[in-house]
Amino acid sequence: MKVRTRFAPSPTGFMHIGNLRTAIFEYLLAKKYDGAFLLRIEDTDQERKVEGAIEFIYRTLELCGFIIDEGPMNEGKSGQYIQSERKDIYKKYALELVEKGKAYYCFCTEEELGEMRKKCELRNKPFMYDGRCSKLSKEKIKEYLDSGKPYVIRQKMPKVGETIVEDVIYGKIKIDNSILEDQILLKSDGFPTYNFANVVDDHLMGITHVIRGKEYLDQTAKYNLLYEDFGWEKPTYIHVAMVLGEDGTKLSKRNGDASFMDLYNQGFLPEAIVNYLVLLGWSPSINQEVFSMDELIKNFDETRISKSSSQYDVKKLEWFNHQYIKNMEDSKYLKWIKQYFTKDISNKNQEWIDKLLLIYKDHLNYGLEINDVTSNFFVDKIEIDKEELEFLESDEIIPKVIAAFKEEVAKINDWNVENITLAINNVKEKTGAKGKLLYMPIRIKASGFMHGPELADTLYLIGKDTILGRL
RNA sequence: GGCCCGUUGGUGAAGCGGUUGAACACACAUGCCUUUCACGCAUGCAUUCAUGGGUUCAAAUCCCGUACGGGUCACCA
Repeated sequence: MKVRTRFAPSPTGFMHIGNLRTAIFEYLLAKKYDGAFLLRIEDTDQERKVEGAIEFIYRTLELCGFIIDEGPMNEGKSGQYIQSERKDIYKKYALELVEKGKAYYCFCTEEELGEMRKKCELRNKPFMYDGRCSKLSKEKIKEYLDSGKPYVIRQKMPKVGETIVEDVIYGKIKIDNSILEDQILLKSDGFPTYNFANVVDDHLMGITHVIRGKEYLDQTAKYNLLYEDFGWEKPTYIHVAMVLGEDGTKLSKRNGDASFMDLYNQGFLPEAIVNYLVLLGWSPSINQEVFSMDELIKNFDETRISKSSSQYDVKKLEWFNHQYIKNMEDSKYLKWIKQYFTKDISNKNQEWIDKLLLIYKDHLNYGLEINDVTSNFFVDKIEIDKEELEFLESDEIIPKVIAAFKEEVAKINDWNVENITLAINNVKEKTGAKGKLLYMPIRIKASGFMHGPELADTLYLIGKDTILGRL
């Protein structure tokens, strides 16, 4: 049977890196077996829907280099891929279960349920629906239905025994049936619950492997029961542990934890993000870290996904990004970095800009960094910070170096890198300063920074007049 | 609270009972290179695998208990 996986986000307009990582696993698994990767939008909660979220999801997946074989914008044989458009389907299947005696109408109102909950709380017992509506007579049900009383459809759970969940990562898990509530399948607004829609759609869409967060592990018992009630074949389950934020706690929008778009907007390359994320909670059998998409597909092995959660670490992401930036073609790099370059360049020529951007290519961790790192190329006055000042005052030869350099620069007629190098050499001859004492004063006074690319290149781009002014 | 899952360094992790003196990578530190910093390169960084017991000639690796962490118990997904 052909492998089919699916990414099934709800359209909230936000995708944190944990979600993305699940999508990556799903994609790689499908492609590794030459199968199909589908996108399904789970918007059964009408209140949480966000406008434009579907386009956003498409854009994200496309940026990451995923090919969506079937989805809302390229529908395949499974019909619609947005759950709100499949409303009738769920009802049909829910009714089928009622017919089979595996589910029942429940007419209990929110208030009644609230009552029951309260009673349980008073006795310090966890609330669980007692299934009273399953005992309703046929006549009563008909009467309620005819009168238009709102209802939900609940799944009838076994009260005894246990249900086994089989998972690729966690093995066999036993769940005691007595803790399973008669869960709602169809809500009173006619929409299915997540759990129900998920099972129906996964079956109808021929999903063979379900990869999802570990938080669904316990719930899988309910899923299995549903599959059994329908007489459908269960998919292979692969539950993956969570991705934690940098502080070791759960990722959340609130904490400003990284979403894919945040990272992208900061100038992290999608390839680098994907590469980094795939190694969070998964490791290849070979000793390699930087992978192209094709290599990932080839090497992906779902059995090597780890059981424990892992912590997000920007530093390592930055390292990956740095690798990818360094390896870019110059022309591609220039095009890319200009998206993040926000300095006022109206009075600079294109060649100068390109040179400037290029000397920083091997130094960047992410795109937006280009602005900080080149800031002193765009100001008249540079600020010398404490550390730099301390250095400048650390040796009496330093003022002499600066003075000598000023003289040398003034003498240069043809402003180019060779002559600048020569000037530096002359300063060395004159003052006897060398190494750090020679270079650092010049770098600090001229560029305002202690670090940076090749000094002569940097000076060349700063320009003769500006340097003279700063000295 | 019941149930389920997890625990190798600051981080990602390899390891699947003996050839592991616990790979590799990030971070960090030091050194080399470049007459500077950075880039790059090299070296160092867990006497120990949460903890206590057990099985075994041999355990990070198997078993049990304890601690800690997380998840889950909705007309949310």
